[in-house]
Amino acid sequence: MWKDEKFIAFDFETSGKKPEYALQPWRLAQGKSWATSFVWARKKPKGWEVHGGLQPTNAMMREMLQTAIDEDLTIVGWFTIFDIQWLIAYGFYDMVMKCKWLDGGHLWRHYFLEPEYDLDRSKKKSYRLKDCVREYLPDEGDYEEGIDFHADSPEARSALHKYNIKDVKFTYRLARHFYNQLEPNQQRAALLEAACLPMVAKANFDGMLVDTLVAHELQAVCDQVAAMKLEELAPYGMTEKIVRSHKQLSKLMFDDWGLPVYKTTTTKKGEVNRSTDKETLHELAFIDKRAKTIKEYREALNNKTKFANAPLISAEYNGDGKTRPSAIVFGTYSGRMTYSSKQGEGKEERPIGFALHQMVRGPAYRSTIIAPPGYTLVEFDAAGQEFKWMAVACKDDTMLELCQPGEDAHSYMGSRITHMDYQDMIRLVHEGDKVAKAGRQLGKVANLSLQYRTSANKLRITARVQHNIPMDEVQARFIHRTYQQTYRGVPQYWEKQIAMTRRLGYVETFGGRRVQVVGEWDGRLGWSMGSTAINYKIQGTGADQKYLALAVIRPYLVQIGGYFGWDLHDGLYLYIPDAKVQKAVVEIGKLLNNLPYARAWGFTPPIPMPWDCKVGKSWGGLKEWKEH
DNA sequence: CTCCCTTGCGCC
DNA sequence: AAAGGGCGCAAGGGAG
Repeated sequence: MWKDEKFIAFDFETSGKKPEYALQPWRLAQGKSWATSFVWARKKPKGWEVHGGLQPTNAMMREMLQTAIDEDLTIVGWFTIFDIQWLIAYGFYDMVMKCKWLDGGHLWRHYFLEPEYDLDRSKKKSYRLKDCVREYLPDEGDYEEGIDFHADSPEARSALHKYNIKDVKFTYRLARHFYNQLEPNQQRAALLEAACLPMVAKANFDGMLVDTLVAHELQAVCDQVAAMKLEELAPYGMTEKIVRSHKQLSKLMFDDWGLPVYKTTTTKKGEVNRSTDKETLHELAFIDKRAKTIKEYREALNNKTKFANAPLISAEYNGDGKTRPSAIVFGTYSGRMTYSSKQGEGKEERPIGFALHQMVRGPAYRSTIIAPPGYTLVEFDAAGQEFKWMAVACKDDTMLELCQPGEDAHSYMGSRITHMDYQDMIRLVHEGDKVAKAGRQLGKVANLSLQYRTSANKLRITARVQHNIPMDEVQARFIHRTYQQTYRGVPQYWEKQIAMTRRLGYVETFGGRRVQVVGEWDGRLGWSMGSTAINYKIQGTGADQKYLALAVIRPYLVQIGGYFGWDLHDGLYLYIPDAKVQKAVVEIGKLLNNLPYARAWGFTPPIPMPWDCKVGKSWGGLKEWKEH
């Protein structure tokens, strides 16, 4: 239970030379943004004790942090990462890392969480403090009405400060409410997750360094590829405008060129569109080579915008050569982080980062992101994460065995598909045998694609389009069947998981994180609900595992002066001081390979959960780290 | 002109 | 009858 003597709440109000700078704490150093009001408060038996003030001073902030450290208090905010960034901007990083933090908005999500199945309900639920007050404290009304965050008059400032105090009190009350509503294991999951808040705040604050030379070269390469592809297609009437528009492109391909329609989609309004997607172009390429060129042309244009232009534009906009994809903890209902490349909406949109979690694989694109001087980029990747958690969840003997050291699950699956001996395949793959390698590749695609309820047809499309493996319906059905016969526990898990979720009304991860799944199981959304029941346990546990990892390595990172850089679902990226890399890689590896699952979750996985490590100076230049 | 919808696509 | 899931972003096109 929540003890009032162990928690305080806080909040900043901010402004800047432009209104949007109020949301950009890194501009404090440029003199372009600043805090206008700061409040922290605690609840005493007799009533509120409120601290802080207008034009906040460092002394006010230090007082809060020192109090929290001395009295071992947890500091609560609402989307706290933003406010922690201001403390870091004012020079309090060291103290920030000594404190415990909690987030009211996240607690609300932990309490309330339900997935978004219904495509008609396109508006996502907003978890802003204002929305929460409206929902849970309706008597308070629209307390933000008439507040001007940027006005200078004494009246406006005084109103702002009063508003700031209200924000803090609401944050405190609502956080306490939701915390107390959570089951003990949910509380534990929420607290573990919260350990990452100051690390993520620091990452958002610092941003990522862009190698502008490499990024400019990448732009040139994209331009070159696009020009080459256009040159091939221009004689047939192609233009950049056409390839960027599926409507115009379908007209060109199907009406003018007379290519056969491969598949269609129907919009809500009942309009029929002839698809021009990647699958269509891949299949049409077998009868007309121009289809492949179109695919490559479109790719070059899209990738340039998102991954060559965006880092450069944001680094320029931010004013310090750093791009700032903005990490959102608990951004997905499964608990994974998401990243946003922009701040604001509509015409208020500011280009602060790029779509980090969509960044093209491979060095050409990823080399644009580099470690700051004096630091090395280190990646830890939870090896085979989803396969392993599925093995744990479904308890299939074969899968569990394949998770033991020295085994190779993809070769095993490949050997089943190609009727080869497992050990022979491992040996031949090791010797570089082409046939064996192709077999293993098939096994890998099967292992990765069929863990959830993918159809044989979907497997065929994935194999053909994503992996360029020729596969027909017969073969796809055979592999589909072979998978389910190899891992009999998997389809059994699907059924069991759905039955349990129907009974309980929620799904739980191994870490204690929950999502509600209620609705008409036999209705229109029944299939989606079943998929949530199946997938959430696996993906959500992956998220739990990563938050646990961050919580565990946090003290060590502080000790050696390293930082959390960013997250990519099953991968953690860290900045480590050059001189400490050799030792740190070993030490962090030890911590990660021995995470205290039992103590943290009350559950011990029956198989090892190893992490792979890569090291380098740029994201694109990471190399496997090997002990010597 | 802005806003919203649709299609398409990248990552895990 | 058939159906992996989770995201965020670019871009065109239509509505207002």
